[in-house]
Amino acid sequence: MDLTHPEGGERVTLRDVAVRAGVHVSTASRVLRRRDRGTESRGRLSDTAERVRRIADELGYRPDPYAASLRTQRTDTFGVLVPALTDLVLATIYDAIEETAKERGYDTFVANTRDDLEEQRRRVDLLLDRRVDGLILGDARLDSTFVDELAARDVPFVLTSRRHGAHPSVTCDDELGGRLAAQHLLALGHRRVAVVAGEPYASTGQDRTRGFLDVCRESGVRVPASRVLHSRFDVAGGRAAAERLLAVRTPPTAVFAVNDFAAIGVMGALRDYGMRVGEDVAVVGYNDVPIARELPVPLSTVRSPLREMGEQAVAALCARLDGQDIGVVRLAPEMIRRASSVPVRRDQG
Amino acid sequence: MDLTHPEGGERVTLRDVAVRAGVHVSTASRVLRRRDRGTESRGRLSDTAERVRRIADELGYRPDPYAASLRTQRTDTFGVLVPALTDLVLATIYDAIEETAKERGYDTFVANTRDDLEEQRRRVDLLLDRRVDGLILGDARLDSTFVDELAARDVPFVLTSRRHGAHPSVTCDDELGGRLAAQHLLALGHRRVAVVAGEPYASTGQDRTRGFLDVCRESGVRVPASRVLHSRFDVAGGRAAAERLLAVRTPPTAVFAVNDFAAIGVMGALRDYGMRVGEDVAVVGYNDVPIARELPVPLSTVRSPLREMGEQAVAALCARLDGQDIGVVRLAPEMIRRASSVPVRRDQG
DNA sequence: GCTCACCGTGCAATCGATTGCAGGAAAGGT
DNA sequence: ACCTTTCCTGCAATCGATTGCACGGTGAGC
Repeated sequence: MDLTHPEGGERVTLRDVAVRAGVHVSTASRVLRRRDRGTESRGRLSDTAERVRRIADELGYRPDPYAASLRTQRTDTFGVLVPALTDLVLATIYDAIEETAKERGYDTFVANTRDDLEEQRRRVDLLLDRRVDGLILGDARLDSTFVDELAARDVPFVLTSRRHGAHPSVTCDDELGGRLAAQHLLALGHRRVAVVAGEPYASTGQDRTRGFLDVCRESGVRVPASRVLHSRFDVAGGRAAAERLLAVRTPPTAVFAVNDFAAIGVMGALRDYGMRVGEDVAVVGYNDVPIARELPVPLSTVRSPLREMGEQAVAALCARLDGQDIGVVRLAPEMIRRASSVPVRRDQG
Repeated sequence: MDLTHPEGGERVTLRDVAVRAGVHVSTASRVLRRRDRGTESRGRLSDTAERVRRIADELGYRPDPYAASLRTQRTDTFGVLVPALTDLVLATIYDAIEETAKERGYDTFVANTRDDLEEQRRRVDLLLDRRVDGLILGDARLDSTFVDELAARDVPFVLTSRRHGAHPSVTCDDELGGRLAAQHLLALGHRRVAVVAGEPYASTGQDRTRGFLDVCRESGVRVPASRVLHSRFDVAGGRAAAERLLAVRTPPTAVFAVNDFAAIGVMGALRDYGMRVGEDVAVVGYNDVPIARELPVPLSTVRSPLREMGEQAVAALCARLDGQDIGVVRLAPEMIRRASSVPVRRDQG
C-alpha cells in the first residue's frame, strides 16, 4: 500500500507537507496561504514555493479550518436562523444566502427555531459558540427584544424576510405589496374583502396587512375587524382562518392571504364550502412560489424577490463586517394577476 | 462597566475560569467535562468542583468546540447533502435529521448539490475538511460511483431518500409505493395509464416506476414506452412531461407522477388542455406533502414517512459510528385516496 | 500502625495551523 | 565597493481546549 498518500487513514497536515518539501512549517503555511489570496500574477514563483505547492497537491493536503480559526479568531462562517426550512419561502432565501456566502468565501450554518423565542436564544448561543463571524436572522419577532439585545452585545447581524425597527435588514417592501394587493382587488370591484393576516409578531404579515387596509381606508372601503384574522403562515393556518371567514351569512367576495400557502389553505376551505375560487371568491396570495401558477386555479399573488433578499442580506452582512453602515433595505414587490382573482359579479353585491 | 463579565468583549476561556477558581486549567477542564457526561448522581461534588462550576456559570463560560475538536479529533457534527432544500421533501427529511441529531448531541452542516456530480464531490470534500464525524447523503445517483468511492475511503455515511446498491440506507419502500399506486388506479378501472417517472438517476423515481409497471404487467395492462416519461421532480418538470403525454390522439385516462410537485405540474397542464382533474384524467402523486389535501382538487398520493426517514437515518449513522452494521432499511408507504383519482368513465374507455 | 489503592490535582505535551520577530542572502542605488 | 532595502526563511509563541503521567493525601483493610 502507498503509505505516502494516506487515503482513508490519517490526514495530511501542514507539517507533512513541510517535512517532505524540506522547509519549515511556517514557510509552507505562507506559500500555501498566498495561493488563496490569488495574487498569483505578481511575478514568478520561487523554487521553494513551487515545490511546496506541488507536494501539497500530491499529498492531497487540505488545511484544517478549525486549527486556523483557533489562531486567527475568524471562522469564515455565518449563522443563519430561520423559523423553518420546510417553509419554501425561507428555504428559497436560505438557498440564495448559502450560494452567495460561498461565492464570498463563507460557509453557513442554518438552524431552525420554529419561531420559538427560547429556541431562538439557544440556537444563537450555539452559533456564537461556533464562532460564526456574523448572523443572518430570518425569524425576527416584533414582540421580542432579542434583536435589541444582540445589537447591544455587538454581535454583527442582518435581518431578512422580517424587519425590526431600525436594525439592519433586507426585506420585501411588504407595505407596498399589501397596497398592490388591495388596489388590484378594489379595481376588480370587490368591496367585501378580508385579510388572512399571518402571525401578529411577524413584520411581513403586519406590514402587508397595514398596506392593504390603508388602501381600503383611503378608498372608503370599510374592513371590519372580524374580517382580519391572524393565522399561521402555512396551508393549515390559511384553511383555519378561511373557515372562520366563511362561517357567516355574507362571506367576503375577496380574500387577501399574506402568504401563498395560507392562500392555498383558503382555496381548500372554499372548495369544501362549495365555492369556486375566482368565480365565487377572489383569492390573492403573497410571494409567488412556483406552484402558484400551476394550481388548478392559478393563484394571483404579490411576487417578492426571495433570492435577491438572500443575496443582498449576505452582501449587507459582509459590508457590515467591513465596518460599513447598512440601513434598512426594502426590495420592490410586483403584482401578478391570475385566474384566482376576477372582477366581482353583480349578484355578489 | 463590569469588566469581570465581558459581554461583547473577549470571550471567557477555560483559563479565565481556572485562574479565578484558583485551580489549574486541566482541573477546570475535568470538572466541567464531567458535568456534560451527566453522571451527576454519583455522589456529592467536591468543594473545588462546586466552585469551578459556579464560577464558570458566573462568567458565562462557553467552551470553544473547535479547540476541543482539535485535540479530540472528533467534532460531533454530521454533514448532510441534499439536491435542494427548496424541495419540500428533502427539507422535511433534513428538518427531522437536524432535530434528531441535536437530541443525540450532534450539530449538522447542510449543503445543496443541485444534483450535480461535481458539486457533490466538492461539497463532500468541504464537509470532510470540516472534520464531520459522518455524512448523510440525500442525493445519491445511480449513474455515479461516488458512494462506492466514499465507502472505499472508509468515510462513514448513510443514504436516505434515495438508495444505492447495498450501501447503508434508509428510504421509503418505493417499489411497494409504486405498486400501491398501480393497484389503486387499476382498481378504479383505468387501463390507459402513464407514468411521470422523475429523473432516471434517482432510485426513488426508478423504483416507484418499476413497482408501478410490474403491477400493470402482472395485470395484463400494457404501458407503451411513450407513456413513461422522465422528468424533473418539480412542478415545471411534471408540467413539461404532461404536455407531451397529452399531445396525442388518445391521451391516458390516468397519470402516476412519482412526486407530488410533479403531479401538481401535471394538473396545471391538464387545466390548460381543458381537462378536469379527477373527472377527465386521474392523477396520483407521491409523498403526500401537506398541500396535497388542500388543492382545489385534493391529490391522491402515496404517503412516505419523511420525518421517520430522517430520524432513522441519524440513528443508523450513530449506530455505524458505534461500529454496528446497518443494512438497507425500507419504510412502508401508504396509499391515500382523494378526489384526483376516481373510477374511469365509460366514455373514456 | 502499616500498606495499598484510589482520588484529586498539577504539569506539560499535544492537536494543526498562523504570525511577529530576526537573521541572512540577494538586489539595487550611488 | 559599500550601504541600504527587500525578500525569503526559520524560530518560537500562540489560539483553547484535552489527557497521560506523576505526585501527594486520604481512607480502607488487616
